[in-house]
Amino acid sequence: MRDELTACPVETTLLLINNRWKVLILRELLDGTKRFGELKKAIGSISSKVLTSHLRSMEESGLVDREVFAEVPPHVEYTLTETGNSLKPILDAMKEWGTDYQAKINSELKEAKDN
Amino acid sequence: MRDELTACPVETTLLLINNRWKVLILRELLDGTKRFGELKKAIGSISSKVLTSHLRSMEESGLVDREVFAEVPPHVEYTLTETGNSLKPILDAMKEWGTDYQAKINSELKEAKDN
DNA sequence: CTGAATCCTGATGGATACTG
DNA sequence: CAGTATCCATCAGGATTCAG
Repeated sequence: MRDELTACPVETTLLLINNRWKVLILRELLDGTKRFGELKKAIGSISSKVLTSHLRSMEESGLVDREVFAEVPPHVEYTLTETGNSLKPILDAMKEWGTDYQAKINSELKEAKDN
Repeated sequence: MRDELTACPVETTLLLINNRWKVLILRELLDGTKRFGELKKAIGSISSKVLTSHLRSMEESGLVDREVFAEVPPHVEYTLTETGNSLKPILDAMKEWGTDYQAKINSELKEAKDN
């Protein structure tokens, strides 16, 4: 996993969304702009540190915009960029496939139980 | 990453292909049945151990079929199952997105250089 | 040829405490 | 509120060696 140059576009995509947390963040933000705290609460089991680091990484990749409001207490909003939003079809495809897959697994489990 | 129960289908999908190696294996096998050695050679920088473990995992997930020929020297073939093949649209979507993304990055780099 | 067994490493993520 | 700073445990993955 040492490549800066990822020849294959599939790998490039994977580098940006191969992570569970990134996908969860993506899913939340596809829903619209959210604040740091909202993200943390929505995702639930993520620590501040990890959330921050992934948001930073996604910002660097150009998927997410970070807007800081000069207020006390602090107020920071995260929004998907156009590039980030363009990942939606992939997420949707994954959702659809995952749904089918789960259904398949469940029916297999049921069959096994019936025998 | 402690969930056995992944409520979200997107996460389910991610569990199966969130890995660089798995995707590379997938890509090779989308091309048709391959032997262990062929996979190893095609992927290049993967160790036997890692290749084996991912193939096993994908077999368990029902993405890959493993066929052993009772010969000396050993001969083992790996083939995508129907379920495995059904991931192709996702891979394609990722490939397309990655291509666009790379193009975008490159054009940005070029702009930066022009200034 | 197709692995299995070991050992080792860095990186990732979780827990916790602290701050402007 | 939105992080940063530390420390620690885990684990995937690489190198190497051996085996049926």
